[in-house]
Amino acid sequence: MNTELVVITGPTACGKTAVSVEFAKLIDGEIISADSMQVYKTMDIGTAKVTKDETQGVPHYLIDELDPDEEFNVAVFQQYAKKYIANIKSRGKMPIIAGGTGFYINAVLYDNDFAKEKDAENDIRKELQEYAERNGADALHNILKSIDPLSAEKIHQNNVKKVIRAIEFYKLNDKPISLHNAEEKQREAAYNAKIFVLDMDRKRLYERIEKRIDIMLKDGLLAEVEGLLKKYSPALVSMQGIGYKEFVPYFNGECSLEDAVYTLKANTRHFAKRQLTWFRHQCPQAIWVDMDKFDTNYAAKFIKDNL
RNA sequence: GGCGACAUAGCCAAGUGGCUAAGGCGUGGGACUGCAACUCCCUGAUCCCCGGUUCGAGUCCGGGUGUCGCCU
Repeated sequence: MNTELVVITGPTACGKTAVSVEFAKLIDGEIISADSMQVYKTMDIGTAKVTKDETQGVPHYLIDELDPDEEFNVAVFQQYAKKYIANIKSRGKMPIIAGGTGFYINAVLYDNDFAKEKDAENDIRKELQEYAERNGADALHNILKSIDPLSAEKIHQNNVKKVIRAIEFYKLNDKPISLHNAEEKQREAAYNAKIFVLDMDRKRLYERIEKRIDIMLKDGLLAEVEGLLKKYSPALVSMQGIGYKEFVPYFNGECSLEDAVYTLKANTRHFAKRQLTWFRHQCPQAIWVDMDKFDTNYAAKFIKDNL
């Protein structure tokens, strides 16, 4: 057993937090959160962030590290995560990545290259966005077709955001993103890692999701969102998080609270489903943990036994 | 018991005689390499049942069943 990094992931509300803490205690590990929203301070209830009590003294990183108006993305995550992994290892402890953002997890597992792009916080995106609005998604897609036919074939024309990214990449790097992606896919694993995906019966997972949201509401989710909206623009990436964006129309008097909660539950269910799709196809080496059969303690032991 | 309305996919719902029955939601599947809790794609019915009119019926007529409303 020469595992040097353990990943514990799975759909939202499947019990990742509890299992990862339990597992960390078992092997003297420290946890790096792979969650695009829990990094933000003051966004606690809606992100189902680990509470101080729940950490049981296990160190957690990438939680509460940024303000809601700071930018966080794969590249930033990767940088931080690599740093923390090295640090934890240097102290003889086991680094554990726990969280549900599969895209981020793979970025550190394969050490994908994001550095080439300078932060040319250019106007390219804005320009292309406007171009699409004015001339239609298909016109934008045609631009991509002319510079990178492979990507054009792969990215649906309605997926304006991804089409823009592909064009932007080409302009910034003078190289088609399809080529870049193909190269990145060839990468060897950067760590000797074991990845565990927690899963459970779909119906049960959905019940847990809805129940958890009801509890969030009792715990004061509304007040949390209202407070954040007073300080921050709803356009921020952080405010696009599930559990926050759904209440914007409610506070604007555009929908009832009941409607907002209904949408929130639906969005969370969809999110969980998307996560599962990702893990199924993007993490072929994953070991799946059936949480219908295991409780928290047993799951932690199971993970330990499978290192 | 009487009168009236309605009966289209899991739910909501267009359609009023004629191409292989809109759409929305949910569900399920999928994509994904600097916004990823993002963004996007795919996914279903012979129209309550029986009979009739018609070249042709979800769409008209009759009967049955069911639901809702009103009345006694």
